[in-house]
Amino acid sequence: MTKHLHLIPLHKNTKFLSLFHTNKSTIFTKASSFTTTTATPWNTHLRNLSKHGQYNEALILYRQMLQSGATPNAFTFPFALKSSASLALPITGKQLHCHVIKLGCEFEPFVQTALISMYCRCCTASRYLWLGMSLHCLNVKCGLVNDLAIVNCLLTMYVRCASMELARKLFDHIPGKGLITWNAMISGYAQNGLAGEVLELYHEMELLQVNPDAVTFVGVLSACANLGAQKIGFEVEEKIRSSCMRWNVFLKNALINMYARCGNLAKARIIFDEMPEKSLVSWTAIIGGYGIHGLGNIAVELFDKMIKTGIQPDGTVFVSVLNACSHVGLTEKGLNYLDLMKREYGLKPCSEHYSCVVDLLGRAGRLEEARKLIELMEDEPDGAVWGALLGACKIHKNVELAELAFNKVVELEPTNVGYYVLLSNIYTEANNSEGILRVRLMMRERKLKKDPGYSYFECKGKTYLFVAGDRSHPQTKEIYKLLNRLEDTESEYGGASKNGQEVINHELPNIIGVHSERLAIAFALLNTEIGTDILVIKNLRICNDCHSFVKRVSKIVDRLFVVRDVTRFHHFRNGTCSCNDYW
DNA sequence: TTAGGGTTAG
Repeated sequence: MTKHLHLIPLHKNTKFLSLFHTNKSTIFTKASSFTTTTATPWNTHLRNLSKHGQYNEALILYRQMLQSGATPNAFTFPFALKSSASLALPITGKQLHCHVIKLGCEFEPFVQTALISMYCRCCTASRYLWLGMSLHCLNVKCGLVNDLAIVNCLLTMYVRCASMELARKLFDHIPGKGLITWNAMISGYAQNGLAGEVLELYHEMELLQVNPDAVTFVGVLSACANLGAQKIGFEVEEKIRSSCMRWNVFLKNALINMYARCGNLAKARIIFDEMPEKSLVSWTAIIGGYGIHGLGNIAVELFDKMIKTGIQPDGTVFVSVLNACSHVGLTEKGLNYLDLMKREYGLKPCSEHYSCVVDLLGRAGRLEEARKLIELMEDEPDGAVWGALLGACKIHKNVELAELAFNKVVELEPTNVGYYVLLSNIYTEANNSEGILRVRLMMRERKLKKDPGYSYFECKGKTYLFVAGDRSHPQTKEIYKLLNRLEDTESEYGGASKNGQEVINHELPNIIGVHSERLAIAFALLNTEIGTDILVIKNLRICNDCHSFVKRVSKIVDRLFVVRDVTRFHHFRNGTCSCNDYW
């Protein structure tokens, strides 16, 4: 069902009736006090409402403006259009566009930026890129592209359509880039998961002595969170503190998220606790942080506290709490949350929620229930949902159901190599060589190759990256020596591997090596000080073999602390363990 | 008076 706020057609000049109320701030005079039919006071009012995020009220005011007989002008539409975009009301946006055309304001730069922004916010999917590109062409034809605001807006349009190459091309061709241009590109990279590019651009900005502002730092902190680059994040925090910049909720939330994702939950919690006014995003960031670090009980506790505080949850925070439940085995609690979100808050669970719940049931071994839940889904399940079931089949060695989930998932995501690797590993554990060959053949026919996975460890401000069997690090000798020692000791605990070498698949020659995780762990042990550093190994979303290795090593090395199911120490592409690189 | 911002799994 598409939502929209019905706007009175322009020709209807009905008697003015004020419905406008606000108790938010005294800056808003009551709309009912307007007896004028000139647009200016209405515009000022609209601008204030839009500036304070009161978009619904802004649209009501716009309707009242029409009813009063005032004629909107080029300064009215930007705020009305922004409101419809922020509320994701495309039909209202289209009605406003009609008004714009009727009043001949279409080619006013202010209106044009708002129109582009409105369309690309309401059609954010890449399939609407053509619409954005035609708007771009229109602006070129009308000679409006010399206006920096218009170009910035077009840049954001490409970003929202996830068309980063086109965005960068446009960015590189903008002659007098302003801070907003830089920010649009930096935020765009951050929003599209291109964290490395964010840091590169930020560095370039520093070299060109362009002064960053809060928006820049938000994008950079988000990138640090994704990379696990706590050191850079800390430097950004210091820079903000030493500057005269005022902290705002966006910055604090970005900081909480950065520390939480980097594993520094204590710091994240301090910032969160000290926030006088926490937004829903603040709660989501801290709950998500505890969740991914395997501290689901605290995540759940915080979620319940948030509800008691009177904060209205949204779909995103439910994803975080469901994920927290699944990682810590709070199956019933998670199922209750799914029910709560539908029943109490009228939120429709989407694919992300279902993939969490399938994961939740799957980890608990309730595979049949998970399958039934997928069948009951209102919308078509996406790859992530079937992928979660496939992952659960791997844990519980259910080949039959794995084949069903795999067939579904490759139909939806035929080029996602991770799923092929997962099924092949399920076949390997079941000694089903026919199955393994079948998957390999399928991959060869489809020309699919797995990207190498890697693990990294941040040490003294530098990030060290390892791929499987890596011998490029200057400390290689010491690393392998330590690994040998660890694994020799490990075998006393019943470990399977010997001498730092591991044969993953006996059928294939020359695919022997050491997993990247092991290299990173050995490197970390060599380069951190006993007594001062505790190594926290996070992310055991790795194969059973690597999982047991980490567990065994943690028994031997007292400063190795293992946390279940966390993501920041190791970084995997396609969500698979890098040991699959021996393919 | 227009353009840029934080949170979501595997």
